[in-house]
Amino acid sequence: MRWSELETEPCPVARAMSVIGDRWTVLLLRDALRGVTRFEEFHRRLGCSRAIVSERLAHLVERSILVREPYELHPPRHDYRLTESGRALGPLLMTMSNWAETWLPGTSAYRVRRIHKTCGHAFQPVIQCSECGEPVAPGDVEHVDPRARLRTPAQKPA
Amino acid sequence: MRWSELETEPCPVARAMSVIGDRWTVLLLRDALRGVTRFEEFHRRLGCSRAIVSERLAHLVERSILVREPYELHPPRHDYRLTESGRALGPLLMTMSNWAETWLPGTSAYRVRRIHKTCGHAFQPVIQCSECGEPVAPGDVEHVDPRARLRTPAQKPA
DNA sequence: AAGGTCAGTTCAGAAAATAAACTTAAGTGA
DNA sequence: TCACTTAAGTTTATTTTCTGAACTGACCTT
Repeated sequence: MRWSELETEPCPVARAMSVIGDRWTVLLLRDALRGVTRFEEFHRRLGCSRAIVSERLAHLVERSILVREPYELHPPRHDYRLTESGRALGPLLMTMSNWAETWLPGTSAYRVRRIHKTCGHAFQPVIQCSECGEPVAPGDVEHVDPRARLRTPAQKPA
Repeated sequence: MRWSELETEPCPVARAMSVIGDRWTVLLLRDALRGVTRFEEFHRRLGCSRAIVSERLAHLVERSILVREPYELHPPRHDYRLTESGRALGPLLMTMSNWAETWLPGTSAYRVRRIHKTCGHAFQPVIQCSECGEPVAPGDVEHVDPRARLRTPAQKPA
């Protein structure tokens, strides 16, 4: 199966991966969320080839995560700005960063401090249940796969 | 820059990507979090080559996201179980799924229902501030990069 | 006019991914 | 006993993608 074929999968995780399922894409988004908008700056921060930066930016523009807007006409220059759906990836990146800080060794030296503007404190993102408002621990979740009844081995047709 | 070199980056997002920065790895984790433990089942669900499944499972075992445990001796058979740090990726996958369901077209038909066991309701994950307990909207976060003072253009030394 | 910046494109070689076949060890059924 | 199936991989040949480095072109600074 090809990367591009993931787009047609019904599972939302697979579809998310078709958009952000690439290390360089995620690092681009990380920098975009920290305010980077220019090609050279993305390239400098990522340290990968210019071709990759160019290709991945185009990919994100195509998927409406970024928009490419001119900021200068002579010579033509553009910057890459997050759309609403792009900004909505902020909590995802935060959660990812938080996981790495908690579970991977060697991240303690580099802690991006996140300030919650409305309360003014440095904070950690906590996953909360939309229904009861309590924090959700990893073991507290049960998945009900909509396709499960079609193929769970436990199921025995009469 | 190579993928393996990301591991030595100080940024937690980059380090997280060195572990889970691959579409197949994330899909493996998705299925592991839904209870899959066997090679053949992972392969069947992912639809990618067996070599990839084999390599990615080994990668996750090496990084202590999964453990490989024998469940049968003749012939030797193993299953792959999530460690604590692996289970801790649940909220990340949930957040990713939720983003796709909200922002990508075509995911509405397939909605994995998540039940919060402690309250019994189907729920959406909401990112909450660890300090004030309020939900964090994408625009509510300010990043303070620990390296920022070394290179922010806005900064003017007296 | 030489050098620098910005935003890319092009290219050849290296690395990785792919599908399909093969392996090993056992169990199933006729 | 022979053929088929399950499980968990490995191997192989081909295709695709990535990489670093050079190149382009329009402008700006000194």
